Amino acid sequence: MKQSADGARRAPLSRERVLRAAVSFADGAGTDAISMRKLAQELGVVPMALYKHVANKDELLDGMVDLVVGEIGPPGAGEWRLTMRAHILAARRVLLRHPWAAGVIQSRTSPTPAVLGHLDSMARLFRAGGFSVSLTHHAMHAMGSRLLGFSQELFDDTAATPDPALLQQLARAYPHIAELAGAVGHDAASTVGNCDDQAEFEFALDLLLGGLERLRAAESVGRGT
Amino acid sequence: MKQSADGARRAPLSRERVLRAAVSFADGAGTDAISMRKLAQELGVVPMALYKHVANKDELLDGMVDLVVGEIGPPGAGEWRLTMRAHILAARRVLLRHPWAAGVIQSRTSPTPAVLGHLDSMARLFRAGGFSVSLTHHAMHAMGSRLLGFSQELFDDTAATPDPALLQQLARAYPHIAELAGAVGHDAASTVGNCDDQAEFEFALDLLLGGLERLRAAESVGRGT
DNA sequence: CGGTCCAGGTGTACGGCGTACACCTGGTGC
DNA sequence: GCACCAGGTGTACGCCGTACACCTGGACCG
Repeated sequence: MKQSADGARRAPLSRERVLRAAVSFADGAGTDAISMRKLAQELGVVPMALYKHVANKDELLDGMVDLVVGEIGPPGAGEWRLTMRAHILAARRVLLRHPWAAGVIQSRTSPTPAVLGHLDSMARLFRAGGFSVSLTHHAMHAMGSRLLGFSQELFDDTAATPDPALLQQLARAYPHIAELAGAVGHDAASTVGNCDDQAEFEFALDLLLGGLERLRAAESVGRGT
Repeated sequence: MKQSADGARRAPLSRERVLRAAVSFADGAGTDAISMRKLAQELGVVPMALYKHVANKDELLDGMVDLVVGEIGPPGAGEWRLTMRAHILAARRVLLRHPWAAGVIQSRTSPTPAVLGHLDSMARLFRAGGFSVSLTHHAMHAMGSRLLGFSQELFDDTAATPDPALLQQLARAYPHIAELAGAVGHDAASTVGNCDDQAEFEFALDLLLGGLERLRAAESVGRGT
């Protein structure tokens, strides 16, 4: 009679079910409600049961991020600037649907597959739009944080993964990211985090300041100043 | 003889001492080491003693942020773009000195005085450089996150503070911020958070995309494409 | 000088967190 | 009929923030 106690005996858990439940629970209950214990309660299960499906809380969060980022569809086609604009606005809409997601993404230290996929498709758009590899690299950095909704320090360059086979596999899965990585170090398989943060920062800064200066000048002309 | 037990009896705590200790402890021990208990231990004191000087952990973090942001000196003078550039790079240097600070700042929901002061001086630079109030407003948003190191959603517009006397005092302390606030709503004392997030996002996005397009075009010309 | 006051440090305790580890249980395959 | 094991359970540990009652030593006042 155990089964009649909670209706239909509760469908068995699975990594998929856990992650989906976590996402919609976080959607409804807010960022700070994301705890293993509360999520377990939501699923009508004892906390430790979750650990049969995710290794720990970090992996849970990674999985949630992946699910959300996956909601951003692939970009469209056409003139690069319009396509990129639409793609980024689509990403923003998704993040607005899941208010907890931006904070969680920022707290992650290593990128999940869906995030890498998103970055890869952005790099592809730049390349297809006629950007050189190097300019694409700078552009990706400049877009960081605000415009992707993603962190600017996405890759923690301290955690080296020197396994060459795995790197090759990554390079096949995310060819445009691999291309960028190769542009800095000379061997294509070298670590991804080997770019000059200070230079990238100044690049983005000057891009913005330059744009603002143009707007200011236009404004002054308009006002006859 | 109590005093000989720990050397010089330990100078009495104070809000100042607690905050300074917290900052340098976090500098050395990393973000996740910031706990009331560990900080108390560091100070040779029982955890609850800290609560005689800060109301709770949030206030501690706010105080730490204020201390760090205070390290960014006032901006210099001169052509706006160079001055702004130097000021922002100074801010970045400070944040790099305290690696935990960026994360903590991003987690805060309401701005501390030093943060407001920093924002105010940035707004002042724009205004002095010839920017209209409205363009300054957009520019501040566009600078958000990455370039200040500060969060883009700095003001939580849900927490309304409708006390007019307090607002007037704020307006006196941070005149340039008040000016921006006044530019959107028409009464200068209305809430600060009443700007169109979507519009500001697209403004910043288009600023970056426009700048990138210019660079791309220049690159193509250089290569004769 | 005796007494009161109180800022500031203490001790204990509670509820919440992530999760290690031993255990049970019901279905599957030999 | 029985071993196996994926998946759910129960208990326990050490950490966290912090409420609350308490103590203590110096300042101040009659």
